[in-house]
Amino acid sequence: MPKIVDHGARRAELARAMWRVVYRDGVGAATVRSIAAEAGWSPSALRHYFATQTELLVFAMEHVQAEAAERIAADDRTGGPREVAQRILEQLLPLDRQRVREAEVWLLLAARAQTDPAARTRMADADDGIRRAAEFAVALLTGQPAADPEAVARLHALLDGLALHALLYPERMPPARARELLGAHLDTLVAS
Amino acid sequence: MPKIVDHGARRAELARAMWRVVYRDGVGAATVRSIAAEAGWSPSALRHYFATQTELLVFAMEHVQAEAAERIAADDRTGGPREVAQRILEQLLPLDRQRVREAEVWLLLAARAQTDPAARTRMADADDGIRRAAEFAVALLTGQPAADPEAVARLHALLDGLALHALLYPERMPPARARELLGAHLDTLVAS
DNA sequence: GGCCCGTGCCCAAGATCGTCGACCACGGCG
DNA sequence: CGCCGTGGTCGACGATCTTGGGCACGGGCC
Repeated sequence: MPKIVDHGARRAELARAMWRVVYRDGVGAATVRSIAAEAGWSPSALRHYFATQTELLVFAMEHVQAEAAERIAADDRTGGPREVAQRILEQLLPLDRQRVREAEVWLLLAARAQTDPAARTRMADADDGIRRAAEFAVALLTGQPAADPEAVARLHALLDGLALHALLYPERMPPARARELLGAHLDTLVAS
Repeated sequence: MPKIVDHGARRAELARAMWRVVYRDGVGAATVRSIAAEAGWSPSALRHYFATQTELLVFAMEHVQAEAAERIAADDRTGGPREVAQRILEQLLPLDRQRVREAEVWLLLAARAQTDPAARTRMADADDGIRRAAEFAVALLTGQPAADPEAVARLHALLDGLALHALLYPERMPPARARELLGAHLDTLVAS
């Protein structure tokens, strides 16, 4: 077996090239050809590591999700439950330019999930991660070991709704307003 | 000026053809060619009435938004504020197959709004309609003439989040659960 | 009644995209 | 040293939206 290439490393390299394109030119420029050019390969070379474009998008999203999970895990949990919960959940909102770009890819995958099973399963997995964060926050705020499923689901829907609004209508939902609304909702949880 | 054609009527006819395709085959089948075939025209004929595909999608979405507004206006407002608010807001959720299909188009336009200005302005207008409904519900439930903007924005985000979850994860967020979660949120509004 | 010309419509082509098949090069293994 | 599988490129295919050129029809004007 000649020309042994570390597929994992090559896939990560291609994912990095994709994010460079997305950060620079937006999600609309994330074509197979442009990403291949960014990475210095021919478009066909990508097929050795990602059979389809959706696979590349999915892999790249897994990477940023892992980063978000790492940011959350790295939180030092200082301050009251209210502050900790807010800091953690804010990691899941597109509050800066980079995370806006990432949310754009998230929205693209959401639209693609209508027809593409690979995108669908990936979205479901990301959904799990957000739900777990919401569970953690609800349990933390209410002081209960088992979070109320209804409160979790409502917080989860609010989070995705805020993310969607911040993405689609940034002038109506600037980062400060998204933070403020999230905080208001958390206040209702701690009060109950 | 020969061959006088009612452009408004022709546009409505094409929009109906698009919805037939979407209802039958899903949003993925809503190509210019398939819609033209459904309407019995050549793809080029569509350009006389819609310059781009996005224009057709936008026009078709305007139609279903007007229908939703009509359903809301036609509500007889019987029952307590809690029941009225729930009935009205449920009109904005994809709780049956037809509205799921419509929400699929909504999601497609949302993704397209990232790069297409026409889709962007259309989404902003639809956003206004939902916000007004949320305002109405909050004012009705709290008994205040002026709805608390923060409560409105939170309800608005929750609504779009529920719609997104019902669309992407129908097994996790079936219609009954979406109704239930909406109701739980409305309860918190009436209590305050 | 007959001729213009503008509207409506189609055909074909252009541009871009994702995907695929055929082909070449290299290099580890027998 | 030769085989063959892996890595890589090129070109093409099919689908898509969009566009330009051209044809036909028919209402308005003389």
